[in-house]
Amino acid sequence: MLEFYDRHARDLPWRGPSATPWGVLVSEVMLQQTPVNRVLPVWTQWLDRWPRPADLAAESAGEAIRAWGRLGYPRRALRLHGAATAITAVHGGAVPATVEELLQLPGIGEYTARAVAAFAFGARVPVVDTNVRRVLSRVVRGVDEPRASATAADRLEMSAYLPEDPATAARFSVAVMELGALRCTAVRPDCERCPLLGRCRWQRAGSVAGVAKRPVQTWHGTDRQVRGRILAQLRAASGPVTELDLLAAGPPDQSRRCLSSLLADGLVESDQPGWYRLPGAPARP
DNA sequence: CACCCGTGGAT
DNA sequence: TATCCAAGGGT
Repeated sequence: MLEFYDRHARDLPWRGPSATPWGVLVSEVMLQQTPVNRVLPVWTQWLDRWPRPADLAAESAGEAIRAWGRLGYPRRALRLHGAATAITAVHGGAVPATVEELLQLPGIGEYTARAVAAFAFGARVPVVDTNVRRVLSRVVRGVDEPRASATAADRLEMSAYLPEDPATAARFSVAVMELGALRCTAVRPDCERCPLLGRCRWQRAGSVAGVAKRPVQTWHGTDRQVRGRILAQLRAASGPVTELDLLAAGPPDQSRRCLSSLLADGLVESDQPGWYRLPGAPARP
């Protein structure tokens, strides 16, 4: 795995010695459910504008949401701003190094806490994401049916494979993730060029494709779509937007419901009755 | 555990 | 065109 990583890993800016813990943390949050190629330009601009947590904490949350662009799941931007604020207030501006402390930050869960601890600080902790789950399922269990979400059992299983040296263990973890991203992919895996081909239980079992996953929520007409339209309007506007404009995002009842939920989530604020803006944005002249 | 939360490219 | 999928987290 280490040789595979040395020879085939992608050259990503948040990897390597020049990346700061803050840069690693930002990358991990952006990469939650979002492809690498879409994250790359936003990550670069983000770190250029806010090179330290305190730089982001000094801005309004609305600026973070606007800079988030079209990465999706904009609550991540709000939470990343919250994490920067907590890092500044509680940790003196330095990203904490332990899983326990990282888990206290908003938007940092079981996966991201370990990813930051391992990749930014060289901690010897198991890092289990969707790629690792898929590799474990196929190579170790011999079936194409990864568990729906990472469990403590998955982390315990990965712990058994971690090299003793912490820095090497971290490199092993990112190597498994890279294998899942480049070879052991969900669709059309490239088994012919997989370094684990000779020891893969799934391969020996005939590479039987897993059963269809549970149906995903339909997209057209959902609240997520309408919320996305409302937020897109607010991102594009330099100042407040009228309720009338925002409610054009969908059917009246649904639009009102979505606007309310966005307010409840803290992604939108009401400037004055009938006017809305991203949180903390400059008031309407 | 079930459900919700965006976006856009690939097939 | 419809479906799947991409380094999950919070409630």
